[in-house]
Amino acid sequence: MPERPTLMTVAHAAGVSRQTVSNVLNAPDRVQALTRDRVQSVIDELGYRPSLAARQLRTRRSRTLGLRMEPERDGINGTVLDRFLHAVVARAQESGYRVLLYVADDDTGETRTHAELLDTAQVDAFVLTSTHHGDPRTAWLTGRGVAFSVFGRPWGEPAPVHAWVDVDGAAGTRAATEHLLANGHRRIAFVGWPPGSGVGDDRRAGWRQALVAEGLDPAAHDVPEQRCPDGVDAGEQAARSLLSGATAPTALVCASDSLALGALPLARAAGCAVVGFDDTPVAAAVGLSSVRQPLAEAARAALGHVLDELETPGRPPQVDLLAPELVVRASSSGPPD
Amino acid sequence: MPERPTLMTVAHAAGVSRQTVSNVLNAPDRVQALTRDRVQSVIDELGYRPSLAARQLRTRRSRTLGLRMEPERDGINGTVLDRFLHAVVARAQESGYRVLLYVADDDTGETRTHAELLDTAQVDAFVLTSTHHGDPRTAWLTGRGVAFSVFGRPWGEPAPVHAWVDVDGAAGTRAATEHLLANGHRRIAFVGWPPGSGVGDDRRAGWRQALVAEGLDPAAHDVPEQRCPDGVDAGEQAARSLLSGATAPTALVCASDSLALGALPLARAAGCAVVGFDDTPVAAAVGLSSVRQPLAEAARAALGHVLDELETPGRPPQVDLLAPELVVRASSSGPPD
DNA sequence: ATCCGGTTCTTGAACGATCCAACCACGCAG
DNA sequence: CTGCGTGGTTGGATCGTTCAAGAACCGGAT
Repeated sequence: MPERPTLMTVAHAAGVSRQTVSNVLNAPDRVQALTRDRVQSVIDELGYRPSLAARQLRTRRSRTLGLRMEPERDGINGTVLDRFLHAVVARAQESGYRVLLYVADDDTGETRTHAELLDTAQVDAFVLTSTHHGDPRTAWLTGRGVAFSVFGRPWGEPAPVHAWVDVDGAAGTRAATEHLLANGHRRIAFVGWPPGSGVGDDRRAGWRQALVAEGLDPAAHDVPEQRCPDGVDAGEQAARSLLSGATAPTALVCASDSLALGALPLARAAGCAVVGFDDTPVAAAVGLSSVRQPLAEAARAALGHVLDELETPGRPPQVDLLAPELVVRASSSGPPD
Repeated sequence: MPERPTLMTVAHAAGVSRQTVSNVLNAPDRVQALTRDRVQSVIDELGYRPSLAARQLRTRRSRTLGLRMEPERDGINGTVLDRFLHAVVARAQESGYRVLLYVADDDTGETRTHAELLDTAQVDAFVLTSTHHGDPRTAWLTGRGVAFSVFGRPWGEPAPVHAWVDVDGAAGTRAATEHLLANGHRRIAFVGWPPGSGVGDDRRAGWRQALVAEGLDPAAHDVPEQRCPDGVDAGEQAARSLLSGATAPTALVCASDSLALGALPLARAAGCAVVGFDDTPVAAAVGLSSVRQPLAEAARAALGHVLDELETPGRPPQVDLLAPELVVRASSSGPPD
């Protein structure tokens, strides 16, 4: 079992000093081409790799990002964050960064973990998810001058200033609604979450916009909506309530795949079209039309923000709003009965 | 912005030497109670936290575990690994360990990443998932003397010797089959994967055992089976094929929720019971009976193996085989038609 | 011969923790 | 009074890297 080579080992074998070897790796232009090649070949031969611990101790940079694993919720919409996580890890790896995970029960716990990870110098920056009104985490990080980007817009007034990337939910539900209108539907209901959640209100807005643009009045009685907590059961109840009326809708736009999945059996039986949101694997499995978020692009953007900020601190925070894509499947491909 | 306190800062403020402060943290029994309390209060007051980079440089321990993020497959069964990942992170955090993620396209790529993570001293150990016949990863790690545990049995002959934890798949399908037998079913078919996958063969074995124990002959024509690749579409085709026969089965035991989900619509229409495997969120959403894997316990076990091995190297590898639990839902609660 | 600006490389000193051996005071037996 | 073991504490060395400053070299102008 050979000893792990260090800078000194390489330096000695190549007949140069430590620092020169270090320069070959970190500032190649400071070393003569001839020397550089010689050192490099010794590095390759010995299989030398710099100790990140030592480097980190000196530079105070760990080339590691912190990311929170959310407690799984209903497990359907939860897959969105898992796919985002996967994309972030892949992107980070391409740029020579690693991703360190942690779990936290709430915002306070997460901030406590942030403090610990920073104090012990384990991470350089964070990628946050699932922001909400009055989110205390972003303020804390901004106050400490930590680089971070958020997957999710800063909701609330005045909007906190920081880097973020988000998907235009309103554009998604608007596209879904326009697609249903194009298929001949006129009574298109919305199944969403109670008012107050930024994401939910945003998705509802897109549905309204499309109806108004078509000259329909969402406030009128013939274009109803249901607001309920997220979940499959809630979706089923909402569908039951909507479809039982005399002037039942012929199509449902849902704020999530969970809601849509719950509504689907009843809607199918009634010949009512359904569109979900998030394009989770389940949607593909059961033939549910859904709005797909470009998660790989979102990960790329968030990572870009963070790495740029680390490289040139103090630059104005970047923001990105990405367009989602409607995926049409059997659940919404026909005209109204 | 105050400077981060170090051991020296604390030592000076408490009127003792560096080493005493270090002992308070790492070997409290070597320090007089009075001194210990005084130092501890200074630590709390200054908010001191040891630099992990420095500690790691000296001790060659990072208190970090490596874990691979699998490329998402069909996204239904994929949630199993995500839930396992979450449980591992939570458990590790309780023990003062962190989890570092990486992605790899194949076994070779993963081994390359293992080498890099070890050479740069970023992780102490690994938790692997999804072992298969002739897996090269475990042999490599064993050869380098690296601590690791695997979620999944070592398949193949002779079985590689290392720590692992797995869920008894045969027990799961056996329980599912017995449950169907108890409900009066006699023609119970199996929908599984092609022979050769350890996990798939194991799950099939449980189904056979239960039938044989009841005096039924799985080889006879009236108890058929279908072997097909995993996926929702494949499940639907398998169900179509099975249910079209003259002596169609009254119940299906499936090797995965994906297969079960595909089979479910046709089976429902034919009054045929269905049981899936993995108890993914989708199963709960659509009322599909399924076999639940105790993922939190599996994570706890895998972590226990790894931490024990790190603490006392050379101990014989531990193994755990956990019992799954059948979750009965609407898809299998009735007697045969 | 002397000086000089510029490149190329080397040397000493950190970074912040732990390991090691020496040190000290103390009580106790010879 | 001396010698000795012991629990508690101390300073020095060390892990492997990067930063800051200085040394060696070289061609050209004075």
